[in-house]
Amino acid sequence: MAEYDPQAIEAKWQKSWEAQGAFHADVDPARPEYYVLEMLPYPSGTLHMGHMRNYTIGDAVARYKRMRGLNVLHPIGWDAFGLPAENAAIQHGTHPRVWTNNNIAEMKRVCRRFGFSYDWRREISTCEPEYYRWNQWFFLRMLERDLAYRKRSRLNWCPQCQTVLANEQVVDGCCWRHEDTPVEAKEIEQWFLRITRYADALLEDIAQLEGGWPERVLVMQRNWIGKSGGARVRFPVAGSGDGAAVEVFTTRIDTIYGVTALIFAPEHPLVAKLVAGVKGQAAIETQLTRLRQKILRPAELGTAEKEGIFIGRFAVNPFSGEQVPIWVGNFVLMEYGTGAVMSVPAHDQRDFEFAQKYHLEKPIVVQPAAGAPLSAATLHEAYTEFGRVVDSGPYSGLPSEQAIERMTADAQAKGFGEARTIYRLKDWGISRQRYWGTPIPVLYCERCGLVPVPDEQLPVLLPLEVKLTGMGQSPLASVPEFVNATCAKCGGMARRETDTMDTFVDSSWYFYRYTDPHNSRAPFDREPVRYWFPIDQYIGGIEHAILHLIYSRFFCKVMRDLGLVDHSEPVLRLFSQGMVLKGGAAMSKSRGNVVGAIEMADRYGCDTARLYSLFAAPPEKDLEWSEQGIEGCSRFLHRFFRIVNRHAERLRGVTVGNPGPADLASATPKEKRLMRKAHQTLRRVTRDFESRWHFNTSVALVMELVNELQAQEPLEPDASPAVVKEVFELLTLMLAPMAPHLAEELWEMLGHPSGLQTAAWPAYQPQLAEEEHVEVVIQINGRLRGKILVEAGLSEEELVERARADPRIAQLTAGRRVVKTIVVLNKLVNIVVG
RNA sequence: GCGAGGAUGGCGGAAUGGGCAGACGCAUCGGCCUUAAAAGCCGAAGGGGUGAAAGCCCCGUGAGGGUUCGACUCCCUCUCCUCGCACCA
Repeated sequence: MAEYDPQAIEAKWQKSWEAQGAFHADVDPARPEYYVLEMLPYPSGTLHMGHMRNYTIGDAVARYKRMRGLNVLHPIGWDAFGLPAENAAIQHGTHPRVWTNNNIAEMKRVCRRFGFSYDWRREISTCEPEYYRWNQWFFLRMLERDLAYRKRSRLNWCPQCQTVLANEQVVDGCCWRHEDTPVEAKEIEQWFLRITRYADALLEDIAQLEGGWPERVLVMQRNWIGKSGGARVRFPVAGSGDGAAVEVFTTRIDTIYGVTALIFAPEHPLVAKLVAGVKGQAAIETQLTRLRQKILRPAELGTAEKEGIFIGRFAVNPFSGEQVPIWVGNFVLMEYGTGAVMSVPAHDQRDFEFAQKYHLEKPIVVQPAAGAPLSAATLHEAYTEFGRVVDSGPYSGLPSEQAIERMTADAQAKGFGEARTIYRLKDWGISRQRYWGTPIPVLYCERCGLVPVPDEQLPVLLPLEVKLTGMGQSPLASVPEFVNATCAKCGGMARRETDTMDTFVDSSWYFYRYTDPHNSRAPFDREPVRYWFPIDQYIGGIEHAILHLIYSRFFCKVMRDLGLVDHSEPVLRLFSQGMVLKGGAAMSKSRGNVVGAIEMADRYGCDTARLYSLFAAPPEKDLEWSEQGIEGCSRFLHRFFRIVNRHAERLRGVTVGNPGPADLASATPKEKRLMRKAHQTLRRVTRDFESRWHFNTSVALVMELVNELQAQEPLEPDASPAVVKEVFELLTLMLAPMAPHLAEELWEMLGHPSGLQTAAWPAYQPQLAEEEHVEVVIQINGRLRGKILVEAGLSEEELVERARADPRIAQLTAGRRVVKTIVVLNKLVNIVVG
């Protein structure tokens, strides 16, 4: 072959790998395993270089680990259920299944074109009954354990579409399809998974992930779980005979003597009861109605005006006995805490502002531990720090921490409060009024009520004949053959649940299925999971930092408690790769800045596209795609091919021994230079793969070595064929994880008939990397003043002597007093003069 | 406001158990090859000063200070950027 022809080479080796089953991995207890996985892709149809970068990183690691002798599991599959398929179906009249399968076919083609080393026997697609039946199975197990339950709850509703929207479809408080139509809250009965039961476990086990996961992901998860410790306190309503009380949650019970109001969320059920019979009831109710329309949506929190109204009732502060007015405020969240708060203007900034607006008092009950005491008259913002409690009856004088402890204990002893921990994390609403998802396997029987579908009736098949309008009720509700069913208990008439599951359920456990993808008796067997799990390296975008990555942690813990797995965390190490940008923005069809994967493979070859993905930036950083940049990588691979090609013929029969220090002693200067440089490169590239994952520097190092080879041309006659071949082989092996097709080709050209699949990552030999001579920098007062080339390993004294002997240094130091001399062996001499 | 990360040539980025700042690549310029171009190959190049040139000197890693013989690297203060969280009681 005369020139590097990526298209031909890539097709040739892909065929060969396929025929060999080169990337098939099976359980083998005798061998150590390595499970590397890229996040389950959604088959949207197009694959651009943003996707390919992700897979290239995973593939480089998979191939490297294989060369290190590990049994590597590297699977792929498709997150095949979901809304885009349904929308495409409505728009184009294609069935979601057809649309999805076409996309999968196309994406497979691209993945194969890039030669990713997947074990295709393990491919899964979540929209197939063989897969989603296990979603249903898990759901039933959760139902048995009260981890799945039904509840009315507020959802996002678009009045134009006449349908419920997922949170992801709400953009700035409006429907994604009707940007001027604010989403309304609508109460709907739906299914939840009780992830909050695992809130503490999810939080505590983050400690296990420390070091293996990016810190920012852990921070996001901690925030999301939002644990907060405090107390619940009941304020009895004044003049109510029935023992009614306003219950609040507070993290600062130490400020309770400073309470000036209790404020309810507008939709709190107690409000109507309390308003009944008060003076001016009609006027208050009118105001309440108005206020309820101003319940703040998440997008408005923080910016919108806070409003409140006094409802004409008082409650009694159980600590001080004082009467406290009861208000309703549009900023109090029904979903958090108890749906009511105690307002302490002096020690909470929000309460402070509320008190300003409505002219409430701001009694100070905590003073700073040091410094000038605060006075209510001059307070211009809330004092929210801990300090010393004052004007608080028997607690006066205590530090906040102690006051919190004692007041909580006393509240408990006297029966009007107790310590409480609450979480921001809410249960996971999984019902979707959509077609293209897993049917929720329950029946509603007139006689028996809610009846789970028995295991032996799984899967509850998603009917393929269905009319999709994108409007109103769940599409499945309009399929009588689906809806009408027989009660599994009494045999009578029953209605099937017509909602489908959130697709995040599918992706919460898929990586277990890869270990046993064709199991028809269970989601997976214990043995393969025990061998392969936990995942050694998971790779994906930061956008899943909380959703997918918290759901799958939750699933893992449920599976552990079901006795299915014996670990608590599914993923040991998480890597979050940067985006690929074009023109400073993420690639998207609508922006028209997509760099197609196939297009790049056709123009340059996939090895070049891969190499550039690894070279242009460290993998965790965003990468700006540059046409000239990828050309540079193309030039490099061509150059490397040519140089090997020039010598391959002659080298084919040459045997490379296992060169050692002895060989170096008898080597020519050119040979020494090449061997040293090659082993120095190997040392650093190995380090990059083992720890830092800075593939950009690995590529740079390989380029440097090729430049060195080129600089040494002609290689003959001063370098023996064995040495040249050794260097070529090292280069080829180092390049193999990054540009695998070219590496295979060169490996073959160098006379290896068995292919790279059986080749091992070369062992770095420190002796071969050692330099005989080193350049030592000479500084005077820390400033560079000269360089000398000396034998490696000179002592401090010798180095100083050589440095002072340098004519220029001698001249510069002549007549000056040497205060001291600092020596870094093999590197530097710094002469400090007075 | 809280939290995490970041700021290095014209550009992407190298170099941190403190020790030659700018590896590698892109773009640029010059040369070789060619009738010419492309490709390829060789070479130059942070900014400024001085010099015919080799060279030499000064400045330089967001800003200011500190520690040190020596700071992109460590410490303090500040500015800006990116991301996440945020009436969370």
